[in-house]
Amino acid sequence: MHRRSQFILRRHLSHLHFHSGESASHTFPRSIPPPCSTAISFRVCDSIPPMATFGLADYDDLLRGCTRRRAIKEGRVVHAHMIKSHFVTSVRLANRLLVMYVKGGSLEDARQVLDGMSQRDVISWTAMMSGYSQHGRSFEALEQLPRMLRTGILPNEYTLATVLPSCTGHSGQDHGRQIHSLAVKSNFDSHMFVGSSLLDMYSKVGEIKDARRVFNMLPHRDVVSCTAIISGYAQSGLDEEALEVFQQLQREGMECNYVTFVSLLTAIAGLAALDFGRQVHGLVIRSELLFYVVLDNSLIDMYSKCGSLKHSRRVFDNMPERSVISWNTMLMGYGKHGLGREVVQLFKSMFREVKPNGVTFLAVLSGCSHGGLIDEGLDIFGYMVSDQRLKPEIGHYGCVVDLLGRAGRIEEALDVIKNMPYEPTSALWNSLLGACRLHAKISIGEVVARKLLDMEPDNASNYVILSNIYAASGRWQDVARVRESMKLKKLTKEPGRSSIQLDKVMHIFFSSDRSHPQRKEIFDKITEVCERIKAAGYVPDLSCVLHDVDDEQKESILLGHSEKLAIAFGLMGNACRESIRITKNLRICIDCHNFAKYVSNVYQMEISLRDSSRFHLVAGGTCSCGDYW
DNA sequence: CTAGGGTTAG
Repeated sequence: MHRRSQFILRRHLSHLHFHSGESASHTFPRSIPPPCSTAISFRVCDSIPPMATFGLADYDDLLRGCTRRRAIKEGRVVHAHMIKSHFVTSVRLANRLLVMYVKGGSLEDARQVLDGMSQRDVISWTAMMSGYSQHGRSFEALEQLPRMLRTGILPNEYTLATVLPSCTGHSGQDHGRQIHSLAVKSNFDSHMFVGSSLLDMYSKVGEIKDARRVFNMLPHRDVVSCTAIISGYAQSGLDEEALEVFQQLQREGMECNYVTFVSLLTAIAGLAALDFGRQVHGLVIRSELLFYVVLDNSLIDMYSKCGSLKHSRRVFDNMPERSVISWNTMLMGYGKHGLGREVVQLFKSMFREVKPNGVTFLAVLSGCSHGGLIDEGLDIFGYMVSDQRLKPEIGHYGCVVDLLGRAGRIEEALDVIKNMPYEPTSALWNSLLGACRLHAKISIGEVVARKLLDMEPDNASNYVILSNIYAASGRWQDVARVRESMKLKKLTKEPGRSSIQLDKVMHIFFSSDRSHPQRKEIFDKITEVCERIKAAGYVPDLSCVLHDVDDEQKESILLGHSEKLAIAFGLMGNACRESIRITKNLRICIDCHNFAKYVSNVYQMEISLRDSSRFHLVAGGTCSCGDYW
């Protein structure tokens, strides 16, 4: 009897078809069949013989199938049938329903099931938390925990691993620590899943040391916890540490999967460690993993951030399948290298494969701006708004301001800022300021710089800029005033840091660094370089120094900039290099940019310099950025 | 029936 009834219900369900216009399909992984259309109502149940009796096992079986296939519409039919036949469910079956709705993506239905339950167990609560958490509703996910505790139910390892990812944002750390103590009390803190969630929680709230402590305390380590600590370091910007942990774990015979490689590649991209990146790529190939779009995307990004667009493109071209992120990553790579034509060309060809999104336009617009394609960029912005019907975000307006500013159309840029539906950010004012500097718009520049100073009174570089503007118009009293107020605030800039990889070794220099073992030779080299390029016309731009010291000291401060140390180091030795690659954590200063251009000419050396905003490919006395960055 | 790590942009 049961078998038969089950068959009948199944047969009915198999008649439900999916309407091709249904939009819900994209929220489901491709391997799972799409859900039934909303056009199907519960009337289907009417055609099930009303006398058909289903047992607990039948419903259980049906619901399990619906959950696995994420077939929420079918699940609703089963649910309605249960109600119609006044079936009294057990907690276990109600949990099945709950999970079916959670996995199917309908929190409202899940909530209703939960509210209708006369008895709940730890699984019911945990399933609900999981639902909120997967929908990014962290607050509600967390809220369930004390409510559950008040009913006398204790969390298990599943519960803790489920709520921990919801400890984000401002109070995330407090909540996370409370849950940590709860985990200690209930002896779940050394559980593998709870441990890696705790580890991840600490790294995401910026407490990487605590994350490491949790990692060290784990009785066993597996791929996930190892990946979590590597990813934690990478996301905290501690790229060297990420690499170090990977190498150590590798020696201990750690198992790797594609997520491990993705996290590792993020760190390598941050360091611009091309040699190491190639080794890891080799490792990936040798490990004969299946194809993962995410992994190839990371490889594309790694190569482009390491300055090798050729390799990025090779990975991109060989992918059997690409996502919008693959395209965006490639576009971003071309953009950061100043290759505007390639950006536009690639953008035009992406439509046959994927639909562009907001990030795509960010990449294309900034690519046009860096590549000097002003009209193309403005056209594409118009296309984005009118044809693609995408609502521009503040970043898109920032790109437009950049485009107009670069073209010297400062007033139009100001109009855009005035009319956009967002409050301008400091980044936006900064880009306008760059334009004012380039086109010598002193009076607007002053207004903008003051605004910036109001918004970020603790950012040292804003004082530098304002003082430079005053200096350019000979207003020395104002210059003195700005310097005075800066001195009073005792502001410090983030130390400049440049690295250069030579013969597979990464050399790191801080500004005015005297710690390198070859500091004497480096200093001598800089002095020599300086003399030679001065003879070719180089004049140090002393306005880049803010300290109130005499000109001689200013020049010596300028010569201590980390990128100059790295360039000098790259010119040392007998090796006949034709090119060097340098990476800097901040934006390159005007004087160092100029210095690099002279060096490239006098020493016939190509310098590829990645700063915090883009690549500068300096050769033959000119730079690919066209002096706008 | 409930659980952990991941890619572009800022």
